[in-house]
Amino acid sequence: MTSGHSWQSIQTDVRKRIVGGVWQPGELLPTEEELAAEFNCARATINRALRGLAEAGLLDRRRKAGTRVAVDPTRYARLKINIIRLDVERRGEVYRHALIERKRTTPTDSIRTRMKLKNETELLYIRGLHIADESPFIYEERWVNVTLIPKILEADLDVISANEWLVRNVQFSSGDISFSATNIDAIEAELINSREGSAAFVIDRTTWQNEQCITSVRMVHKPGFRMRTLLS
Amino acid sequence: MTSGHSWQSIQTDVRKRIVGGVWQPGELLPTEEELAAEFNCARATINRALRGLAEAGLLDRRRKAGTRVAVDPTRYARLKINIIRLDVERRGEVYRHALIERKRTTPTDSIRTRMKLKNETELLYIRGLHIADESPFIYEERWVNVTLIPKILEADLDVISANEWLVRNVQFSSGDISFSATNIDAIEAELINSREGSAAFVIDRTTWQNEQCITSVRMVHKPGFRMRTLLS
DNA sequence: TATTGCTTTATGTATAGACATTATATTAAT
DNA sequence: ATTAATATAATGTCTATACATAAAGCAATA
Repeated sequence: MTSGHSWQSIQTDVRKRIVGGVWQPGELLPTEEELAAEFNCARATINRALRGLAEAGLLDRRRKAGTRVAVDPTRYARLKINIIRLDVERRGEVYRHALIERKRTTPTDSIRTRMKLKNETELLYIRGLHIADESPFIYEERWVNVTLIPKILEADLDVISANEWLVRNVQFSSGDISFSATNIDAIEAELINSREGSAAFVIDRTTWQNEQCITSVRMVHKPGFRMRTLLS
Repeated sequence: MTSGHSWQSIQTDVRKRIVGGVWQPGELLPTEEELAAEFNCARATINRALRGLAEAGLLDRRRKAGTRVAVDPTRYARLKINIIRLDVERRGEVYRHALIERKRTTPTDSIRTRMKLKNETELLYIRGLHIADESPFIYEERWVNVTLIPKILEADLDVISANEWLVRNVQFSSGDISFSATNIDAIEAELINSREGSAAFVIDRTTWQNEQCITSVRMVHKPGFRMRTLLS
């Protein structure tokens, strides 16, 4: 029997009490058992509701110590990282990918370090453009570990972008991503149709399969690009 | 009785099967009941394990249709947004905040639009610097809705940054955040001790309490700044 | 051919009860 | 007074069971 209280409605209710100041930052909440009595539901339902709020950073929960409103409410921004083509098409634009260069070579020291490669492994080096409505908006430089992913050598990267080929064909176990800003150089400027020195948004991403690096990519966005998301 | 299988170990196991290609993208997984039999646990435990993977974007789950490995494995980057002082102090540096300007004034049209203000509401306008080890690294421009948050007029923003005061004193219900890159102007350059035209990482953030805007802030980071996180 | 409605099935949620885990609080021993 | 052992209390997890819900598939209908 539901007794009219789902864990979601309880979560919303508790959230309102926090936002509304009924429970102040640092304040101890009633125990799960007490809340279960108040909302007339099982303790597990309360647990489900509070767990989400703790994951979102609104609550601090500790065994024995209880649940309290977070004093430094850490918020999280959740950025959706998906295939670039899908982002473009969702905006109603036509996506196209252009391969600029594709060669097998040994990487620079900084790349070798970042990818944690021991020996002088040969990698696949790819430079390409992501184009929306015939206007290039991302310049991409990528290194792919062909020892680990030999199949990519057979892929026609003129047709499908390396980005998409990898996402579809290789599952990764972990990755790290970083965001920064850079003044674009003359070559990049010409490729993405901008002025040299303009500030560009850059995403650096390295993905791993267990302990082995699959790929490392640097994506230089056309000046004016903005990445948005909702907070918590 | 645990029978040696926690939901976490099951989740890890399933994740390995996905990453390892045992279950291919698009492939249908066994039902929860079947997995419960395989792992010798209750269905609820399987549900708990798979739910997390679905939230992470690795699985698609639909009632009646079942659970399948995501075809377009959308990954999420989770960025932790907390008080700037804490970030600095965690790096072992000394944090300081400096107030540059503080006045009550009516905002520009673009700010009024962004904050969804109807009339000619007077706001609090604050300009400040975040300083680590005596080196300024963020320039901040902020608009605060004093009609909604009158208490901030009593705060000594020389001592505590508006950032921290707001986080501590005002709970918000929602917010949006965006990241971009900009060429800094001469004024900003001097404040954060950089060269005019350098590419800076910018965070724009607007927070809301229900339908009313609390504050809107633009944070210009010193060139070289990089925001990192792990993927999924 | 389309539409409507029924049945089935897999996931979603709720419950009560048990035990696990981990800090805190208390007590005993040194 | 400090330290070590023990009790206690709150959240964390697991189980078994039941019912809710959404969507797929099928059948009956117009």
